[in-house]
Amino acid sequence: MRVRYAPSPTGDPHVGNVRQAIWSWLFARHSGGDFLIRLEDTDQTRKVPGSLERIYGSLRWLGIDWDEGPDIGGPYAPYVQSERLPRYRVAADQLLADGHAYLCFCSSERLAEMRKAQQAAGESPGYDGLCRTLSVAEATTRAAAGEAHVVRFKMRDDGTTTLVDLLRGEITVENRHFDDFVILKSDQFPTYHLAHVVDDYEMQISHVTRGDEWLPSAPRHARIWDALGYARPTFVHFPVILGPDGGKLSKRHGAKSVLEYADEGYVAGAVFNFLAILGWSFDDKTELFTRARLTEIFDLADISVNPAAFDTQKLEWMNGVYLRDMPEPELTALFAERLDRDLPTDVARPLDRALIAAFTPHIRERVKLLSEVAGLVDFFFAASVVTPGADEFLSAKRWRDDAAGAAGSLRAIADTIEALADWSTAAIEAAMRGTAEAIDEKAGDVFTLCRLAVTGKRIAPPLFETIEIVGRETTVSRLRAAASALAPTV
RNA sequence: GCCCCUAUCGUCUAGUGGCCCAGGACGCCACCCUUUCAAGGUGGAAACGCGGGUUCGAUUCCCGCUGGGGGCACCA
Repeated sequence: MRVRYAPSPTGDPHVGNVRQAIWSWLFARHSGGDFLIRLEDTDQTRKVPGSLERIYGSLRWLGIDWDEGPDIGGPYAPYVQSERLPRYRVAADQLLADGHAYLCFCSSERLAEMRKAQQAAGESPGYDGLCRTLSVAEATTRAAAGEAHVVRFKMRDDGTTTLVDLLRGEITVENRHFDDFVILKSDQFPTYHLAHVVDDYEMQISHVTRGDEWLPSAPRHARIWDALGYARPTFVHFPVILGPDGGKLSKRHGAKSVLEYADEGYVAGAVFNFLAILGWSFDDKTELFTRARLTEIFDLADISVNPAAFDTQKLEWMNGVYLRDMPEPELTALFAERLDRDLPTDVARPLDRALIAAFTPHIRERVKLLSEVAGLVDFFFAASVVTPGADEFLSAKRWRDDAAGAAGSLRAIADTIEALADWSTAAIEAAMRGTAEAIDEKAGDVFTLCRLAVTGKRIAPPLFETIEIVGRETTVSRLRAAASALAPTV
């Protein structure tokens, strides 16, 4: 088995594209076959600088490796189409010599007018075959004289073309629905149609995997393989991915590149897992798989052919699962790296690694995205928290009309904490509960005030653990500061 | 307009003629746990697009319609 991922350098690969790479890679690795990268850059006008590096980066991030490619070469080098021009020329000449193709001198102006007329008449657009009637002698003469021309493949006739797609079975179409399409452009570059056939053949690709959008033109490719005398490969057309709304995947709705997902705090394992099972399933219940496991069980035949909508919520859930299941040291490292990036600059660097390790177990199941971490734990780092306004403290029913009572409770807890002998989560909890009882308040009501005072947040990691990590001194001062803000006089 | 692909809960899917008054997951709702929020546990609502066939019997096979997606470039 030899499979290739053949991106065009037109920007960052989006998720649909990447899923194709994942499936192709999984298929190759499953069968012990080769996986290679080939750059399809025959359109000189659409090149985007840096694309190739971004493509490599996306693949590497996901843990996809390749056996041959532009960067590492291989037995069929070069792996960049713009460096393989002579090969396409040879193939085109062979097609010309065998009568499967002809030179076309029609100008783009004539082509445009023709199309316009066809559409006005309600006909389907397509080349009318004018130059097909030219004698070989005349065509050769005009070309030799330097007249601009393209090479067209003789596709249109009375017959039918049948091909087999691995996922859909046999597909037969009538050739009259096709026109004679261009295989070699006037700039001497091949079109995709010719280039990929020549390359996939020469590179011994066994399974031509690609997006669904190629299905309608697959008959063209089948005809070229035949005309060139090549044995056809197995065609596999992958479904597209739809946006969350079921419409086309667009930049608006998360048609993001995987690199952007990395940026937002998704981990590679989750993204790989999610994309692998989007439109593919192993059985009726399993959804969480490691890369290794997927490699073992992946089968192209289990892909469902209808387009799947990208479910961001499920991806988030899965990312949370990956984060929770990760070994703690690894998670701590991830948090540290992320916090270094996200925490405000006034927090001194390097960040206290021991501190991060201390709170990691308490926030790991509260985080779905790495990008959420900073907002959850910033108070551990700040010298003083931004104390919420009084209305924040008094929003609970118990304290609504009792700022003095709230301040008093805070002071009582501060006194308790200050005098606490044993500094442990259990001791802190016991003492705080005892204090609440002693001042005849409900524990929950008091804890809410403390949470606000110590973390500055309504939603935070568990209180007692948090206090233990924040430390006695800081806790007490934050408690007293909040109390003073609520009721200046004792 | 023409051509191709496709059709199970809101979403991703299992299902390959009877096991299905359709199973799992995300999401949603309720309850439990609980110092907040999560996580976790339990339970619940939620689907075979429509019409014809074929068959003793169709979610499963065939046809049509409708819906969805894609394609009709000297782009890939």
